Amino acid sequence: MARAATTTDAFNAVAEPRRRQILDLLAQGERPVNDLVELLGLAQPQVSKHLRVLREVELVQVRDEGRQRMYRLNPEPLRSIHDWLRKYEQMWAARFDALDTVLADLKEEEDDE
Amino acid sequence: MARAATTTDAFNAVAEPRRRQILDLLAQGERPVNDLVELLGLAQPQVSKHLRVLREVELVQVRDEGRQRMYRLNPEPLRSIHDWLRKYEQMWAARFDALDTVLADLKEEEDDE
DNA sequence: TTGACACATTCCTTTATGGGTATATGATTT
DNA sequence: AAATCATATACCCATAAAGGAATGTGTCAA
Repeated sequence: MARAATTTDAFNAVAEPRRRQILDLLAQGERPVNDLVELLGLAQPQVSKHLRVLREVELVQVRDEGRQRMYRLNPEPLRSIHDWLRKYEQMWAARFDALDTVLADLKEEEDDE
Repeated sequence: MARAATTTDAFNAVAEPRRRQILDLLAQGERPVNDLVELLGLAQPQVSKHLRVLREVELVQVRDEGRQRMYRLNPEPLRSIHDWLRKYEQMWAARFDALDTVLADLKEEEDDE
């Protein structure tokens, strides 16, 4: 089997730095493709392809405006990532010694049995 | 060029659901490989390979204990993901998006007529 | 209608993935 | 020393990525 498609979910879509950049730009407001092309310094087809991925996982939405296509951010799918991360938030704030202590305690409990 | 290596950063490493599962399991405490093999229902080589990726991006650390290798979580690299997400946290809570979406939809309907 | 513009899609190439299977390495027990 | 256990690595396969280049599609202007 190969790696999961980039369009599988937000996790995969966002693993590509260029696509993160695009989202960052769209976070400031709606933009047509050519704007993104210039701002990213990428070729237009690559931008369109990245946008396709982002569309498929619904991280962006499009709206036709004349011959332009206005892309806007839809942050909702990012929530799934955030939700997964939530259980780790505490941990990196805690000192490692603290983690060690916790783990040591767990081990002692096991050994007592 | 091909897709970025899974070992490039936490974003790429964590895009694979199996690796997320492994981290979730290790969040509960240190574990030897065979534990993970059983819990995941995967073949041992695949687990070892996933662990290799996680090691390379420093999401896990290893410790030798007899003939076992105890893996433990190191949540630190997840922080970069969380940091990137932070600027979006506000957004999916806000109602503006919903309103904007509605307005955009209305506009498209108009255009269709 | 023709041409220019904005964007999307297709084809090509290189590279890496993840699972399967077999085998290597290293520590422990007998 | 040999057998065994725990884990890592190597090899094969099918798949798909991302960038480059070329071309297709739809819209507006002259």
